Amino acid sequence: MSYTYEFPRPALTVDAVVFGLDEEDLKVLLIQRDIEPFEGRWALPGGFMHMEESVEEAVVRELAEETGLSDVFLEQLYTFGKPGRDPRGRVVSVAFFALVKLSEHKVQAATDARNAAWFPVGETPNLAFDHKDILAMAHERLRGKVRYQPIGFELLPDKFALRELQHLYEVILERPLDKRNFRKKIQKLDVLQPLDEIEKDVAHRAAQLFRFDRKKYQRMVKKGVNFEV
Amino acid sequence: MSYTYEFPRPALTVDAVVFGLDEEDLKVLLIQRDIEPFEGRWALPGGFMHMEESVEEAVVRELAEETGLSDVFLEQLYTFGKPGRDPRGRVVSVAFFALVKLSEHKVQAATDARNAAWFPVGETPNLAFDHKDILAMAHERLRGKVRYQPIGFELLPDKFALRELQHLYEVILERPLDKRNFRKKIQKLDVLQPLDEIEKDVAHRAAQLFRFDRKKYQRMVKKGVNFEV
DNA sequence: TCAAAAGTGTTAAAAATACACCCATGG
DNA sequence: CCATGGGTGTATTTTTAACACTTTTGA
Repeated sequence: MSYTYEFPRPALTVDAVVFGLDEEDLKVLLIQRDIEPFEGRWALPGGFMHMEESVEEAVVRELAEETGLSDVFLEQLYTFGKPGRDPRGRVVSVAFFALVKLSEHKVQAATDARNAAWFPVGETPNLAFDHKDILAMAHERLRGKVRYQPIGFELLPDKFALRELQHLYEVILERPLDKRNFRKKIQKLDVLQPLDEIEKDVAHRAAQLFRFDRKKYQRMVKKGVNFEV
Repeated sequence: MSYTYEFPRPALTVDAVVFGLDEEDLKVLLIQRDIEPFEGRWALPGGFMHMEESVEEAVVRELAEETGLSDVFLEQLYTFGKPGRDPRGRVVSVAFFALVKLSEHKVQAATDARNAAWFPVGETPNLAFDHKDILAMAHERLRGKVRYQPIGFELLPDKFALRELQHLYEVILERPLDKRNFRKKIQKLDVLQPLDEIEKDVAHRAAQLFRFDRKKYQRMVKKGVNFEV
């Protein structure tokens, strides 16, 4: 079967830059290609769009197929469409950036048929296509966005200690933050719900655990308050 | 002649939300469709991508063809790809937002074969396709962006008075600004070059004219200073 | 008893805001 | 001579930044 059109059409793909955070640093999820072009090279997960799905649905499907991930935070990043970016011909790709709670997804990424692995952002191998540019833009966007939208919570477990939250910001913003000032600011935002629970199995005093309170945040946004760290 | 592919492909279009500013308010450039679907309806300028051009080149070409505009500030906005957004079939559109110096382009927009006109944002007619959504997102983006990037200058003539600049911010942010505080802030940013020239033909004291100094701004950005109004 | 992180306030500096009058110009 | 906007400074409040010690806990 084949499909015929009056005018030529580029192929449409989606790609996802999936970020995760662990104790050390910010990681990005890559898959190793098993077919040409760029066979054996590492690349962003992604693939061709189907006709009956939206771009968002396409990237959700590809993520599930290639990496086993589901239920991730997704946001459209940019559409890359320079002629020549794919050796197979004209391919336009809609790129997304995604954030996952690494702690709750550790296993899945490696269980798929394809080789998938987390790499520290900034220590990635040579990437296929223009995926290096896509990654760079996504990283930049994350850095910018985290400062005025609480998307960082998407990278943390549901219950977390303030230390973990501060560490998140330090890793993403690439600078140290003052503990007391950070806590003051976060508390004043009033988007954290303290839980009746403290850390377990830590080799030091156990910290109070918090949960991000989406409802409070939504109300805050409506009132026009703006989040800044 | 026709083109055949193994898998079906959506058509790819580009659309542009072109903003301009005049003495009263913020305007958006629309064209009246002369063919089905939505014949007679107003729509964003745009059209099908060609195979040998990048997405950016496509939107530049379409703008020139449909509205006579050239040399405008362009930035990618979002890619709209929900099935059903175009009655002709599956069409994915890469939307851009554009800023033009209305004062220097007033005539051209109306000279084209198609009917093109500036509408106050917020007083637009019923738009074709999902162009209402695209316009809303572009407007939102403009409001957000103008606060930390000096893209507003793209809407003003090369030489302008501080009153005009303040008016620009007031129109876009939809709130009044204090004259003295505004001037203090702008002057401290040090991106305005005072000219040896004052306004002409105004029915009041003529104001000092300024020019936006791109070089100073670039240097400022590199040093990591951030623009905020 | 040591190591590691939790938790907690104050002070100084900088930035943001509120606010009013005289001046120059053209009609 | 009037209407219109140009141009200018100060005082107050708010926000940000710098900074250190005691407590808790598990190993």
